[in-house]
Amino acid sequence: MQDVMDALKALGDENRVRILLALQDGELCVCQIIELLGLAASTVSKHLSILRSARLVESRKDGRWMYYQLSKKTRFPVQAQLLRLVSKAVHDSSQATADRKALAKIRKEDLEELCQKPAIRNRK
Amino acid sequence: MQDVMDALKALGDENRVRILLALQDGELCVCQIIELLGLAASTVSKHLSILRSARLVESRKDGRWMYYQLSKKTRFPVQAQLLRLVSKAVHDSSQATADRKALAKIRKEDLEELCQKPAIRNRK
DNA sequence: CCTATAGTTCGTTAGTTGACGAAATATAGG
DNA sequence: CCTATATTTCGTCAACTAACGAACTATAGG
Repeated sequence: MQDVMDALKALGDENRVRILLALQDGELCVCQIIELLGLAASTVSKHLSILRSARLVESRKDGRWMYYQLSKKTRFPVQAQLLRLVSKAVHDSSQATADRKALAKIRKEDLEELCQKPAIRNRK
Repeated sequence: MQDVMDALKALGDENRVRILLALQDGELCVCQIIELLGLAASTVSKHLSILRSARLVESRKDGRWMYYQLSKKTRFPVQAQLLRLVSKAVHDSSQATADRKALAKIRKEDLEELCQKPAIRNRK
């Protein structure tokens, strides 16, 4: 039961759900997620660690960057099914729609440039 | 998105999930739920109100007693699907198994007697 | 009416959570 | 090595949550 509860608790935060939705189109670097959510790096990192503990995402390191992706359906079927259901249910919400649009733009940007760009809240 | 988040937040508490699982076999009176969880009446009442706000349960009053049941699938399909998935995933857990056993006993007891029986924690 | 009972609401408290910035860690590239 | 950068860890704070008991509301049944 605990594994399911961990997943449910992880899904109980809107920012974490937004991260998961964003990852549905493929892996993202942490700085891309920071840009999407407009939160402090430390906050985003914490969310990602919660998602990883809940086995909803996996990560890989590549040089300076850390990439996160949804965990493999076959290894964690319950978590994957939960996400699929949630994803369907919120697909047409204004938040999900806006995020998809913002994300398309972010994915096109150069990673070097994007990472150096301070997140919205930190801009002066 | 808010309706889905409300349901996910409601599902993020183990006692609330236990209530929902218990209701899968049919409606229950509040005092039966109190007996199952062994929590204070006010705590259980609060959990039920959260589940109702999240549209996971519905209630009806009958005399002195208040009955709760799962909300109709047809009216709240997302909530129902979430619950079905969670239910399947935790079905064989020790907690779910123990609760089924305890509930079978509770359902057999006389409501008049059961309601007057103080919950475990309040017994002296 | 009056009392007992079922359930909800309220106020309080301890523990958790999400946010931040600062400090620590790790890597790339001079 | 040294520096810049990407991410995580740590410490802190305000807000939220789950728990409780006490007070309140509503109903059943004398």
